[in-house]
Amino acid sequence: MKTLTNTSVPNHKVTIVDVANEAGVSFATVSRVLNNSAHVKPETRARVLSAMERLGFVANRQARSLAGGKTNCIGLLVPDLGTGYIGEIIRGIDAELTLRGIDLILYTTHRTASKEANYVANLATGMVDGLLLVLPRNPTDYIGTLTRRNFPFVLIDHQGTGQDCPAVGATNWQGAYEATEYLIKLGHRRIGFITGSMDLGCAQDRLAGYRAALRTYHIPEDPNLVYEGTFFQPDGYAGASAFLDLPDPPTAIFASNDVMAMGAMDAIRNRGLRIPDDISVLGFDDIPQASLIRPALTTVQQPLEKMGRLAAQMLLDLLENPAQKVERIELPTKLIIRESCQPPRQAD
Amino acid sequence: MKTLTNTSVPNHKVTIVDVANEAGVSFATVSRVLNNSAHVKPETRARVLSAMERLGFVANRQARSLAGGKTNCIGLLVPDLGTGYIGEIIRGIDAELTLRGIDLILYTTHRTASKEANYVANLATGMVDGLLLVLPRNPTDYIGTLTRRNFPFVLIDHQGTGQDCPAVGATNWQGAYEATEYLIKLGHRRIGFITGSMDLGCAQDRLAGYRAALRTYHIPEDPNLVYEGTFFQPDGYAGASAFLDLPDPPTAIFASNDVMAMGAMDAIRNRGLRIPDDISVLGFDDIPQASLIRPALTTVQQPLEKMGRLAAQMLLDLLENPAQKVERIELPTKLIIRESCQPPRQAD
DNA sequence: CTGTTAGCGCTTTCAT
DNA sequence: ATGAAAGCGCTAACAG
Repeated sequence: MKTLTNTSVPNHKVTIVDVANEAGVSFATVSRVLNNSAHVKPETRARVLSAMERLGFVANRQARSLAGGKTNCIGLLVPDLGTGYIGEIIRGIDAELTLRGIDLILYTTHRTASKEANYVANLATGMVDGLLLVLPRNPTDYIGTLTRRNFPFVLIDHQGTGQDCPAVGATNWQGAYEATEYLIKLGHRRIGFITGSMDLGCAQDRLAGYRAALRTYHIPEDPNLVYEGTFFQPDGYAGASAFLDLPDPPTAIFASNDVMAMGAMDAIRNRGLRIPDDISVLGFDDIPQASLIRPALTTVQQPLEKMGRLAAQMLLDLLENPAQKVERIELPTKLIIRESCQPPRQAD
Repeated sequence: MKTLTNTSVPNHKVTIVDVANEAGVSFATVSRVLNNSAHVKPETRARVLSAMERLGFVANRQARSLAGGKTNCIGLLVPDLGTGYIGEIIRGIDAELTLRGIDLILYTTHRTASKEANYVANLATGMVDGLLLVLPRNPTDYIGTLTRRNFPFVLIDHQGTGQDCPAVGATNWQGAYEATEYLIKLGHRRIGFITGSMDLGCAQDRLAGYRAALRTYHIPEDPNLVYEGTFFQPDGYAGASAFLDLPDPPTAIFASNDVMAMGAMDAIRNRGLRIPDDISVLGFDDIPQASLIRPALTTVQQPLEKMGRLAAQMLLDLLENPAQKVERIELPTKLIIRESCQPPRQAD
C-alpha cells in the first residue's frame, strides 16, 4: 500500500512563501518559476523547483486566478449526458484538455435556455478561462456579451444564425441531403422525415438537406411526411406512428437523430411491420449503439469525438492568442450503410 | 433578441464594494448578506439585495474561496463517459448539485490508476470541497491520505476492500445471484459467465453471486464457462465466441454488464444463432439502450441515477457536518425481464 | 535576474 | 446591527 505525496507536513498548506524560504529566494521568484517566466537564472529555478518538490507544493488555483492569472479551467456546457452523443464529444474535448493539463468544469443545462444564459454569465466572471458550448440553445442571448468582453469561447454543433463566432460543426445539410438521395436512389418516393428541435441550427439544416434532395429528384414534398420532433426517442415513436396512420404511409423514415430512429423502429415493430423489409429507417449521428441494434442502423455519421477535440484545440489556441481570426469549421459527415434500409417493397 | 444582464456598466466588474456604495452600507454588510448572516436588519438586507439586482452583481467564486470559505465546487472522478452507465450516475449527481448551486469539476481517468491518484492529490489541495469517486480503481492508494486529511469524499459503486469509508453501491452479489437463479429456473444448466474487471469490487461480487446460485442448485461449476472480461464490449464478443467454440456450449450467457452482453449478442448472431431461441443472453446495469435493442435485453437493473443522487447528498451532508458517521449504502438491484432469455431449446 | 509593493474580491474577527 | 481592518495565495508592475 503506497502513500500519496508522502511529505512531512500534512496539515499546514504549503504556499509560495514557504517555498521561497526553503529555497532562499523571494516569493516573487517562486511565482516566476511557477509561471515559467524567462527571467529566472536556471540555477535559481532548479533550486525553487526542488524546494517545491521537497515541500510538496501545489499552487492554489483560486489565488492564481484571483490575482489575475489563468484558472487553467475551461467550462463545458452541455444539454445533457443521456444519449452517448454528448459523451463522444466530451471524450474528444477531454483528450485534448488532459494533454495540456487543463481542468474541465461541467454544466448540464438540461436544455433550459435560461440556465444556459445563467451559467455563461457566471462562468465568464472568472471561474474559467474559456467556454465550450455544446448544442447551444439561444446563443444569441449571450454571444454578444461574450464577444464584447473578449471572453474566449467556441460553439460546438451549432450552425450559426448568422453570427460570426468560433464554432465547429458538421455538414448537416450535406449529410441529410446525401442520406435522402440514398433513399431515393434505393427507389423510395415517400420518405417520412422526423425533425429535431427546430430551434437548433443543425435540425434546420438537416430538414433543409432533406427537402433539397427531394427537390433535386422532383419529388413533391408532402407536408404529412414531415413530423416535428425534439431529438428525443418518444418523438421518433410518435412520428413513425403518425406516418403509419396515413392512408398512404411512407416506405422509408429518415429521423434527424439515431435516438429518434430507434423510437421509430419500435413503433414500426409494434405494428407488426419489419425493418427493412416493410419499411426502411435511417438515422443521424452514428452513436455507439447504432451499430449494436438489430437491424444495425444505417445512419449519417458525425465525427463527434473529432469535433470535440478540434473545438478544444481552437479554444486553447484562442486562449494563447486572443487576436486569433474567427474560424468556423464544418467537419464532413458520412453515410454509414448498414442494415436498416433497402428498396421499397413494391416497385411503383 | 434579448440581452443578457442588461446593466449600465458592461466592462467594469461589479464587486461588493460597488454594491455597498449603491446601497449606502459598508462592504462588510454586503458580505454578510451574501452569506446569509443573521445579523443584518431585514430592511438593510433588502436594500443590499436590490442594489445587487440593479448592478447585476455576481459574486466572485475564487475570491470567496480564497478568503477562507468553500469553493462550492466538488470534484467528480469517473473512468470514462462511453457507455451511458456513467452518464446516468452523473445525471443523479448533477440533479442534486444543481439544486444546491454547487459546481462540478469532471475528471476522466480513462481507467488509469495513476491518473486517479494524481487527480485526487491535486483536487484535495483546495480545488474542490469534496470528491465523488465513481468506480474507483485503487482507492486503497489514497483513501488513507484523504481520511487523514479529513477531506470529504464518497465512493460510488465500489464494494470496499474492507475499508471503512463513505460509499454507495448496489447489491451486486444479490443481483447476480437472482439473475443466475432466474436462468436456472428457466431450465438452463450450462450458463456462461463473462466477468468484469476483476480488480473492481463489483465485478468480484457479481461473479460470486453467479457462483453462489450455481452452488445452491447443485450445478457444478465449469471453469470453461467463466470468461474474464473488462467490462468492454469486445470482451463480450470474445467471451461469447469462446463459449460457442466449446464442444458443449452454454445455453445461456450472463454478462457482467450490458455492454458486454451486447457484444455477446453480436458474436452469437454472427454465428447465425438466434437470441433467445438458440441461446439466452442476460446483462447487468440496465443502461438506456438495453431496452432499445432487439431483442430487448433482460438485465439486472442498477438504480444508477439514484446512486448518483444519494452519493451527492451524502457528500453534501458530510461537507456541512464533517463529524458525520460513516455510511455505506447498498441500493437494491432488480431483475428486469425482457426478451433475451427463454428456456433452453432441448429440455435435457 | 531578483526583490518590493500593491492589489485581485471576499470572509472574518474585532470594535463600535 | 454595522463598520474597520487584516489577510487568503498569488500575479504583476516597478524598482533595483
